Amino acid sequence: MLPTIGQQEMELILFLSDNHEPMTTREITERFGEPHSLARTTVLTMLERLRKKNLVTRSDIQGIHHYSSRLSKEELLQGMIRNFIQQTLGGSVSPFVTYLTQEGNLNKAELAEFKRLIEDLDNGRKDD
Amino acid sequence: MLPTIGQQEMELILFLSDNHEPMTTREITERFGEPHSLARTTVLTMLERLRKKNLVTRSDIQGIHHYSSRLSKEELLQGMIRNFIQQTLGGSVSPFVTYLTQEGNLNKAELAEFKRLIEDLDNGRKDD
DNA sequence: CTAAAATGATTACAGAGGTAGTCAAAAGGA
DNA sequence: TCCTTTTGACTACCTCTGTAATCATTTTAG
Repeated sequence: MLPTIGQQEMELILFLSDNHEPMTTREITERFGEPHSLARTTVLTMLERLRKKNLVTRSDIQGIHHYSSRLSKEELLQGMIRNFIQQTLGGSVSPFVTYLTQEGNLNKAELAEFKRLIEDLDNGRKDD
Repeated sequence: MLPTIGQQEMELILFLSDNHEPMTTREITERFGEPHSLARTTVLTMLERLRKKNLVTRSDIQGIHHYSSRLSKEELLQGMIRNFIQQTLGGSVSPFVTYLTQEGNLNKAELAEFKRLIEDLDNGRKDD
């Protein structure tokens, strides 16, 4: 299970994980902090908190900190979805299915994507 | 958009919404508070916070408060899913599809449910 | 080398949420 | 009617998150 993190922390680590390479505080401040109107020290604080939660690692290169996410964006998203389903939906994906059936929640492309994936799943599935 | 609520508040309002009828503080304390090892006043505090957020209403019947959820459980779940998709997945359901394709995240029954629903959706759909 | 800029650690503070104690008012019983 | 229970309002306190200022240290440009 992922540790609990706030909305802003989440956005930060998703940003980080989406930019692979370890980034310096400066880069993170410029590319994430400024667009979000966050002071440099705010970004620093968040990075340190994420580090305490073991979601972010830091390395010193020539005395400069470089931060990177321990998990890939995919892994993070999957973990968050898993948490959400557990905590909010009580472990069942059914409410989600219902959500998708509501008019307007799925566009044509997404519906097609779903169909394709369901079929693939169905075929590739081992009996269980 | 639903207001933000905490985990415990969420469980409480889902419990409430699942029990339709307006409930007295006493009932809520006995049927929700005690099983969750929460003091009576804790339940009260949560109810008042939910009321401030306009998620719960209160009526006085013979001087006794009766609380009920403004939204049905279905509406609540749908709203939470909508929030989650917006806030965490950036509005796209794709990561969710990916999640479902991961081995072990869907059992046979759920897969079947999905297939059925996707088909229904596909047929009943108006062109857009 | 010295002043300015960059970097980082520490501390702070407010709001939300989890949890509950205290106190007062109301209702019930003896 | 007087004491006990019930009910409810209010206050409190801690942690987490969002946000940032302050201060120290290091680096860099003149």
